[in-house]
Amino acid sequence: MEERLDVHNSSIPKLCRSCEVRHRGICGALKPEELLELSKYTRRVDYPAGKEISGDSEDVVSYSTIMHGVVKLSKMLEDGRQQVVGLQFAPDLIGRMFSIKNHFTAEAASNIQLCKMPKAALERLIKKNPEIEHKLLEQTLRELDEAREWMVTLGRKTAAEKVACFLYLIATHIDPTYIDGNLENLTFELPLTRADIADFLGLTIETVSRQFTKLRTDGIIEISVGRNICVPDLAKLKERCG
Amino acid sequence: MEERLDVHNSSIPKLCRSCEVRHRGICGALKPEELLELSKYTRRVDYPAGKEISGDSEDVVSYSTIMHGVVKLSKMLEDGRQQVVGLQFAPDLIGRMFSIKNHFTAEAASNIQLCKMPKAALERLIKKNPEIEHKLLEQTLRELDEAREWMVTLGRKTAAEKVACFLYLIATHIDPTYIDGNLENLTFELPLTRADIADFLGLTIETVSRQFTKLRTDGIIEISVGRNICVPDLAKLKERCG
DNA sequence: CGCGGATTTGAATAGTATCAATACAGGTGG
DNA sequence: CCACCTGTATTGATACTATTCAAATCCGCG
Repeated sequence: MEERLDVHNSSIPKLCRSCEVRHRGICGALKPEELLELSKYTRRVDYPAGKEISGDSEDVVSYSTIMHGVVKLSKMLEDGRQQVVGLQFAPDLIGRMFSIKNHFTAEAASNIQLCKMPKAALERLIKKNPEIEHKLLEQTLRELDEAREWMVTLGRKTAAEKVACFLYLIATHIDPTYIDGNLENLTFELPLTRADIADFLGLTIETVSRQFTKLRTDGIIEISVGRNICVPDLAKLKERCG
Repeated sequence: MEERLDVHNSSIPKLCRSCEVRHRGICGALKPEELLELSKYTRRVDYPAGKEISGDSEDVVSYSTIMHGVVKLSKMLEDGRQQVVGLQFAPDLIGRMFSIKNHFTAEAASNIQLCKMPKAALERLIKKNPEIEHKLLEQTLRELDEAREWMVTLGRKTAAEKVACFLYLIATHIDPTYIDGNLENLTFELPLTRADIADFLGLTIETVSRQFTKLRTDGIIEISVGRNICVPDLAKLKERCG
């Protein structure tokens, strides 16, 4: 299998050959010649934590595949109240397909790298290869499931449960030491500030902080310097999710 | 335009010819022969308010286009807490595409009629005509936008704002007298019980009831017998949405 | 070392939930 | 036709959770 792929490597663009997410993201649906075509227009871009990628109501000018790091989608009310409506991880595609304007603000939550392509380049490719649209539909359906799952957390869970849910989400999404059923001694760095976490959970930073403290004194998590978290027993954390 | 369509009507299945939502739902993407093919397997089904259409974690066996009425998607926690994660109106397609199992419970909120088709029938058609998948992607993206928009309401709005948002949502989605910019004297019947509304807003029925009373005494809405609501000035209601 | 942003902790308050009682509407049967 | 019953909605009194406001602590960094 690996070898067969290697046979064709000469036709895979140089930039893509080293791409870690190529087979999992939308590029996995591309034929070598399509990948070559698309790669003419793509470029890797780094964003430091906190930098805005695209603003609410701004025109959609490009799409990006997340190479690594966490992207935060949010929406702000006129009076400044803010809600994070989604977190995205590699290899998700960001940018609202088929819409002139964005409906949310996208921002780098951690330091990230994107593989950015012009809006027109991807849309042209989609018209030619419906397989891409299928991949996009599957990602969108998954995001919709996740959004609805999160609505349960926002609408019906207590502050303690919300914070546990959040930690569980992060633990199972970004940690390199987490593989499927591994439940012990997960360690990771939180990709979000307390303010971001509060905006994701519909709480205040004070409440989030208090719940972190409670989880620590209860022995569910260990907090070392900064945002480093250790979860000795993931099952115990899960129990707290309500 | 109308006449040109009529020319081809002979090839349009009898059941579909009278279908009000045909051009707006997924069927709008079908060629006459595909519509004929699909219509062999579809049937109209009525559900009374409150009846379950499909249960959480049950196998997906069919898809349905909503003909009329409101469908409620919800999820329940082990201890009985419930959250409504979406409302769907004609001509939405319900049923989780490409998944063995449902991730949510679907239930008739009002009396509804569905146009039901077996899972395999639609999936076969999708393989042949990618245009359908495009329609589905557009609906899914729209639902995702709406879900995220609602997350702002759930996470960051007060009880008063939540109830106003809900009424605004219903007023702009089900009322036949509402056309685009029409802002005056909208009347409609609430398709949900107070319990459903509470579960949609992440509140209790008592809080919902109190906020209804407040909106009534403030002159924003009029409540006649049962669930009949009149909104004299939609703009005033919108102001209350935060 | 000292500054500024991020986080934690504390005390008082506000907003919702909870519990309990009452009112209302629609349907049933005498 | 009315009394009754049931499910639904409203109203009231109290409890509790999370917010608000305020202050202290921690951390990285020039």
